[in-house]
Amino acid sequence: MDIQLKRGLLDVCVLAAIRSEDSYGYKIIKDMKPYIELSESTLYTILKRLEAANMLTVQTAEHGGRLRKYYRITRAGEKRIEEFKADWKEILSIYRFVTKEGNDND
Amino acid sequence: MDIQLKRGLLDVCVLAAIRSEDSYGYKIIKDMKPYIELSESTLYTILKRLEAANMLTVQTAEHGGRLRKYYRITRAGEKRIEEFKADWKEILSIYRFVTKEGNDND
DNA sequence: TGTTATATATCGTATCACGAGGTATTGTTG
DNA sequence: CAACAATACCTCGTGATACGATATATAACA
Repeated sequence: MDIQLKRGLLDVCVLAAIRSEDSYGYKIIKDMKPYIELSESTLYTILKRLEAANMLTVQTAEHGGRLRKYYRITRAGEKRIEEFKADWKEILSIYRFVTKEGNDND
Repeated sequence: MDIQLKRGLLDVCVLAAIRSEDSYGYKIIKDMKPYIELSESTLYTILKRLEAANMLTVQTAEHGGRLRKYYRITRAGEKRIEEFKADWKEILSIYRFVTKEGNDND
């Protein structure tokens, strides 16, 4: 997928990945993989950004001797998803504009 | 609309705006306005980029004493639109991922 | 004269995905 | 044990890019 297109989808995808259940970095990447791929450096950058924007909270937990940082979505994060849904109407309008067989003079 | 989301749509929107008929900067902005808004500085940056990528060609013409640069889409530009259509399938998949498991109606 | 519309262009800034690289532990295999 | 993969986190530099601010110039109009 076009990298610029990804930019507008990644944040909201990460939020969706932790929406139903708290999750951690490594797992988020795996869960998102069928839909959209991203590198670790990208994901951790996004998580930091979303935390700074209060769209998720984090708590560290130990699991099998390894450290895990569990992320939980906040109300602001859920609102971000709602905003994406609102944007979706515009995206559909743009899609129709781009895909319509332009011939008539409008 | 979210600015990051715009990033992935603007290029292809500009191409769509000149697809059916050659057009120029000022008119492109107006034609796109119902679907997506962009500033002049953004548009001219995009036109330069698309020209450098051979997705459009340009020819200058005078109109009522004022200079106009008419842009015409190339085969590469049309291919770019086709690539967007291909990306669309992934976008839909992501949309479903983001909006699913919301038991609440909306 | 002054203002708005038309029409193009450049520059600096902020944002952001990603590759490259780093740290550390657990599990597995020869 | 040694070697390596998998798990799990993090930082830094770079390139891409939307946009506000700014500049230039003509036409239309009050």
